[in-house]
Amino acid sequence: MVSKPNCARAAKNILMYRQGYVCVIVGICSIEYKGRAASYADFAARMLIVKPDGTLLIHESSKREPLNWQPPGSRIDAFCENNKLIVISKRYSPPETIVVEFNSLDTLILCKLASTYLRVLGTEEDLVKLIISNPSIIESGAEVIGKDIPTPMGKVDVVLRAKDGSLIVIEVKNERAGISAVAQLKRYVEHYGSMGVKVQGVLVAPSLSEEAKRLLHREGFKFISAREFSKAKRASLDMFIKKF
Amino acid sequence: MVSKPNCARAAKNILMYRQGYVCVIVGICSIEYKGRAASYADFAARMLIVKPDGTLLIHESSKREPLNWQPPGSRIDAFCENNKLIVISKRYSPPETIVVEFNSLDTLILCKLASTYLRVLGTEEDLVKLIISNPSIIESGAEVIGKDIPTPMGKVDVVLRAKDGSLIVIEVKNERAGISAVAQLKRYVEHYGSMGVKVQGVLVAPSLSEEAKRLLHREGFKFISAREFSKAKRASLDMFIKKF
DNA sequence: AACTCTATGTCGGTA
DNA sequence: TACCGACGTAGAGTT
Repeated sequence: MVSKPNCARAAKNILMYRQGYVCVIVGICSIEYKGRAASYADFAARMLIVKPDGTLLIHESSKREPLNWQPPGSRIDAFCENNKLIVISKRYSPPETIVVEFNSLDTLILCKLASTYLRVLGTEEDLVKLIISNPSIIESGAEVIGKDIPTPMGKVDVVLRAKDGSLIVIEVKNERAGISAVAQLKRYVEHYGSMGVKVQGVLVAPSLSEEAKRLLHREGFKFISAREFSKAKRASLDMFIKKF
Repeated sequence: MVSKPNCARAAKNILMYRQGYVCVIVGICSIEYKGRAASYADFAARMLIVKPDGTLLIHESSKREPLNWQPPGSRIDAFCENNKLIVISKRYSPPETIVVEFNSLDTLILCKLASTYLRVLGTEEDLVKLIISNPSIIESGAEVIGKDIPTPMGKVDVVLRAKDGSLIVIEVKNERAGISAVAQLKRYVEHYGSMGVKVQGVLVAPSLSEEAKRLLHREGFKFISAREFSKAKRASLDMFIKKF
């Protein structure tokens, strides 16, 4: 939705942030900020953005960073005074205030935007694929034997063979791993161990609970942070290159 | 300037960033990013901002941070393909690419914004403390006489004694100084001058109105930019003094 | 809530 | 260009 710049309407539209709307205003404004630091910016053409979560951004014509801002959770008020639009954003802990005064309005947008803030970087399946496609991440020179290999205790996520012939049994989690994950890994390792093979246990997860860490250490298993993989993913991702 | 969403026009308007325009597009888009990391965001309502310096921002309805972005200096291309708007931003060192594909356009803004990126840090009290703790910033070898010194005209923010025995009267503002600030300084200077002492006037402020600048010059006072001044914490010194 | 660590950090400085 | 430090860092995860 786009509308003509009108002080009263602008104020009303800004307050619509409470109903889930994003409001954008382009106009000439001054900005006063006090809080962790303090600043004043004289009247000039700028763009103000108000988001439903209380975020306030003021952008100029350069830089990635806003000239001034207020983080999510701030409380915003907007009203007309002498036919000027005043926008005030307050935040507590730490106490911070921004006062924006528009003496001229140019453009006004009111819209609803997505709120995914979703970053697709790696499901458990992605991690498994990544290990399969490049087992050297786990151990240099290792070869893939297979994934989702059934055993009496359940399916082993990945099994590799190390250069020295020993097996590497890998349990993959895409959430913080607890002792159950380590116990599961332990069962797999013991299963293969009982067949008279030398076996290493590796747990891949974003993080590890304290108990899991202790158990892992006691069993002599290895932990690899899933974060390391998303880094490696950069190198192996070549899916979307387009012409310029 | 606001216009109806039209694929060809949108592409053309985005490219206006090379002529100093900021372009904002609200619509439904997908985003592919590959560079230092990698991500894909499925089609959803978002806001894209392109700045004259090559900055590209994609915002959703929450968070201060953009969902995806490209820093200043990136090269942006925009065109229509199958009636869909494609925006591509490339950057070298490090190599990074963003591909945004709009399958629906909602709003389009083209505007010119200020490029001050002025940041004034420090409260007035901070500035005073800074001067007190290191008066040499104002003049090499100067000594502190006191702060908030009462006079018949009001309290003088800081008074120093220069090496040659003359007084240095300092007026500190943490906002753009107008003639009133200079006039106040003038009164203080005249007050001490009437006591038969040699007096210098110094104004510390983030900026100065044109009239204030002229008056300051006429009176032979010094102006120190508060912005430059805050840098003095680690750098030195007299170079920051500007005389008009 | 406080603390720690990461980030496509960004940005400004200097060598 | 690369390295170094500061930032109103923001934001996520852990204690």
